[in-house]
Parts: sequence; structure tokens; C-alpha cells
Amino acid sequence: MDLPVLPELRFHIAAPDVADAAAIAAVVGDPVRAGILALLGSGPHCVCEMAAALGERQNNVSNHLARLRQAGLVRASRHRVDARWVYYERDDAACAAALDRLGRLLR
Amino acid sequence: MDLPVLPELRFHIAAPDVADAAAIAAVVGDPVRAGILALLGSGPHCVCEMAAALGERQNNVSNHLARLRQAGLVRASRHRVDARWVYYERDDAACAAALDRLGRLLR
DNA sequence: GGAACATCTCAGGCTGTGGTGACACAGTTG
DNA sequence: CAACTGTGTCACCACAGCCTGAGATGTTCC
Repeated sequence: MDLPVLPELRFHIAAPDVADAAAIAAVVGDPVRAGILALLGSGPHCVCEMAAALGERQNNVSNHLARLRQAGLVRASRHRVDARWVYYERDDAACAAALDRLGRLLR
Repeated sequence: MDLPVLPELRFHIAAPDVADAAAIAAVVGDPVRAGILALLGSGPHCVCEMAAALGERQNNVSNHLARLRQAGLVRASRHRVDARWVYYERDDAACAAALDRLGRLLR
């Protein structure tokens, strides 16, 4: 590790602005929401499909989907034939932007 | 959105394994820990420097550093001249692996 | 219209987690 | 040795977040 030769304390360092990056990671940092994002990586799915695949109750999945929607990571639209089904898909641009923000923190 | 023409429910989908990715995001998804990682992006720092920069108490920063250490994202070593100071640096390989894992979820 | 269905919303309970204070530990200085 | 400094650990408390149940909303079918 490359350290200063003498222990010179550097107290002038500005606090980095990481609120957005931490918020993004907090959204992804839940097993159910991460599972939803993984499922949506292979195309759109409706709520009941994801609830079954994840072994979670439907309203719980719906709650997490609301958080993901609020974060802009997913979009919702109703099925054209049977509009009772709500299909979700990832917002690829938003996900790429989120990953880029995390990359500026970890790279 | 590319949906199935008829609403054919696909209940055979396997639950994706996202426990590790969610755990990584949960570690990063705290403002203090994200701030620590951002500070360590510009080289090693000792605990009191980071506590001052983040406006957090020293033992609180130490607690978060323990979580980051447990996740393998940072390393600690004592200063050669004055071994009271503990300097932390990022584990670049581990951070790259963590980012890669998040990329497989968001890309 | 009414019944059935998929989904959404939200208050309430509960658990996990962050911040704090007190103390322990390691190292330096005199 | 004792005093001091920087850091680590841990119990405790408060708060935020997750899960659940009940009801509401939007849609289709009879």
C-alpha cells in the first residue's frame, strides 16, 4: 500500500456525493427486487409469473415492483388481449445508467 | 413491448439465484459505506480522515469498515512509522468482481 | 348488471439494521 | 511504568424497511 511517509492527517477532504449511487444500490440490494430484475432480463413477465417463480405472494411482488417503477428501472403495460394482466419490462437505458453510476463507485 | 399474443401464463420459470448480487448491493447501498468506497477511490485513507470527511463518528465509520472488510471490498494495514493509524484501501479485484456481478443483473 | 380475476394500495406488526456510548485493545511517547 | 492516541468491539435503542391481510381498482366474462 502506498502510504504517506509520515502520518500526515488530511482533514481537508470533501465529502463525496454518493447519495444517488447508494439509493440505486439500496433498491437493487433486496433479494426479491434483484430476483425481479433477473427475471426481466429474459423478456417481459406479468406479476403472477414472477410471484410464482420467486415463491412470493402477489401483493408483495407488486409492492417491490412499485419501488422499482419509482426508481425508473422497470416499466408496466397492460396486455392487449386481456388487459387484466400487467406485464413488466426492464428500462434498459435506466438500468445501464444505474450500472454506470455504480461503476463510477467501484471502478 | 413484445408480449405473447395470448396471455399464456408461464409458471415453469426457475427462481434465479441472486442472493450474492443482492448481498453485494446491500453492502454498497448505505450512504456511509458508499462514501467510504468513494473516498478510497483516490488512494488509501486512515479511519479518522474518512470520519472527518464524511461527518460521521469514528466508531461508526469503523463499524461500516468492518462490514466492508467482511465483504472483502477493502483491506486494512497499519502505518509503518506510527502503527496507531490504520489505513484502508480498496480491493480492486473484489470491487471489479462485485461490479461484474451487478452487471450480470442489470446488463 | 354481477361474478370472477389480476393487480394495486395501504395500515399494522415485526424484524433487521444503523447510530451511539462505554469500554477494550494496540501502539506511541514521556 | 503510566498517560495518551487511534482504532475496534459490543450492548442498547430507535427507526426504517419488509411482509401480511384487508380492501379498493380495473378488466373480462356470463
